[in-house]
Amino acid sequence: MSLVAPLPAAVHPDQTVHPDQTVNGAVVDKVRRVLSAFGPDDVGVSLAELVRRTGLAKTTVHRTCADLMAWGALERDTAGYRLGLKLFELGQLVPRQRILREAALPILEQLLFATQETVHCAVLDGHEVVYVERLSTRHAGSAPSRIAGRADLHATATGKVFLAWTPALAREVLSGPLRARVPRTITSPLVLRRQLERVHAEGVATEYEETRVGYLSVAAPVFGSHGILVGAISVTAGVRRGLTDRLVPQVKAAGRAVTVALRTGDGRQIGEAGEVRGASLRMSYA
Amino acid sequence: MSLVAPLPAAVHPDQTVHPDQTVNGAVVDKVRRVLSAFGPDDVGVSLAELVRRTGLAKTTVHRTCADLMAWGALERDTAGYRLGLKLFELGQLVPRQRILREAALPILEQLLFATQETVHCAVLDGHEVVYVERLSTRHAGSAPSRIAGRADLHATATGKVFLAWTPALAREVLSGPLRARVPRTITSPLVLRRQLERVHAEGVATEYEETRVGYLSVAAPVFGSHGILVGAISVTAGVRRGLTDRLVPQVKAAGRAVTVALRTGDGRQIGEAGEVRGASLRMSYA
DNA sequence: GGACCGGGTTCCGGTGGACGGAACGAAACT
DNA sequence: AGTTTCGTTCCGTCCACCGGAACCCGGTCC
Repeated sequence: MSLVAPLPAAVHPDQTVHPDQTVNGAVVDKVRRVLSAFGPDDVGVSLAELVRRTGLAKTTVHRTCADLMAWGALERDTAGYRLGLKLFELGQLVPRQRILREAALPILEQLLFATQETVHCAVLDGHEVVYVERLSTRHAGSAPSRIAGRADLHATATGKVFLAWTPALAREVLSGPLRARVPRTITSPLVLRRQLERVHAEGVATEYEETRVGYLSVAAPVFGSHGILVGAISVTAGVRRGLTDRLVPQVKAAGRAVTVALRTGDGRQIGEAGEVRGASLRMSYA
Repeated sequence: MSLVAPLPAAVHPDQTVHPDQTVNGAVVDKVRRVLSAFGPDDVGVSLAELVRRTGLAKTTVHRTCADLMAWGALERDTAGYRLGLKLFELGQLVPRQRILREAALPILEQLLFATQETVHCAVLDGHEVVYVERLSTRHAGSAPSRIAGRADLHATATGKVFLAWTPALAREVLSGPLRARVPRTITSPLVLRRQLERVHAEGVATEYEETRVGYLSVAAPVFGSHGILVGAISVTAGVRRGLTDRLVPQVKAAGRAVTVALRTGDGRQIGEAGEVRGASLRMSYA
């Protein structure tokens, strides 16, 4: 049986239905469909709208929503249904994001302060990166990514990190089609493969207008207690001369700092390279 | 009929048992039980352990977990089951937390920088506050609260805010028992009621060693676009002479700033009172 | 006014799938 | 070797999910 997700499943459609084939238990599949019907900008969704989005019978949606409300996974007011706080609480318990986030946050804040650009940390899920945290100054502007958003592996600096340190994954992705999001996105498996070798050798990945026109980013790996890759951190900024070269050492150092913080169970991490020190965050820069 | 848990059995080794009610759909209830069986520190839970915590039949848990894994709500490795990234993604979409958090974050960062103490923002759920965000300097230390943690209304400054602006809620809580978490927690309905009137009049709530010995906090309300209370922000710090008086104006101003930010659809908010300005966060303090 | 429409809710009979006891394979102790 | 614990599969019973139909309520159009 394939444990690989069948398909991203087209979330938050405006009109489309999920013709997804369900290998699930019938009932949890209905729960999944209902919850997945909510998009990032929905604040109140009517029952009828949910019926449309899920493709389920009206009665079924009605009953399922009632059950979910009794649990707190769904809430309701005059505007319609919305996702409930219980889901937020559950989401905060998810180990993959929690562990990385807790260890990375102080260092990300320093990185933000030092670079004044948008910083991320992300984990791998399937064939995509999922952004776990995102900090930015107000004027850094035009967010390329939501906080729990997803992005392609081959078109982001963060994604290249995962590819470079996970040969099996790289094999899979390289054998598939590399969709071009923007003109400069790398679509050649050969070019990408060579670049991944460099990334692995140099300990840092870069991307120049390959994700979004006018922006570049630099990413570094974060390793867990057993030396396995658990995530990546990155800085994204508008393109400027020599900016990548300036960012590379900072991001590399920050990545190492997070790795150390993970080992020492969060808490006080001493910047091994010196550029980024983990004492009292921005105090040292004042 | 009575399949509603003959006996929930013991849950959570260290934590309390689910005080669960619910005449849910049978299956949704099982999903709920399984997911709720994970605690804040669990990283890998075995099937047998889940059986123990949920009180469900082994086969049922096995099947339910398989369904949840196919969805991504659960993951698994050699260590056992853990909550999956899909739940994190869902949780980030929850409107109540997302809207407040996005508007409050920049102001919370300024508040953190200005006070160098732990700052929170929180929303109301049932008869408890739920912390939506928490920022702190490293040395502020000893976190009194997790990021999605819950706390009593009558024993926290944040909670007093919700009570002071929600008469119906105050009536309910005041008519019930006021559990004393620490010696100074207010347990007298009369004392609390008078205090809530002052809170409402002054636009700010305080708490002095009523939540945790050695700590005080100050909280201010945040109002949504229709003038309804949507959340609160607060600062928590170790007790010091005159600290409360210093914090009060800052927290009040920050609360107003978040309210304004909510109205103007996040983005650029101009501190109406002047103390807290929302330009480029810490730049102005450098 | 009446007809119509689109949302939300309740009712109820048929049936598909959830349920869980039992048995099996595989490790980890003793 | 025996014993315990964990994970998995199988299968007959039966019940709770399913969804069509009908109903209620507010709008809107003619």
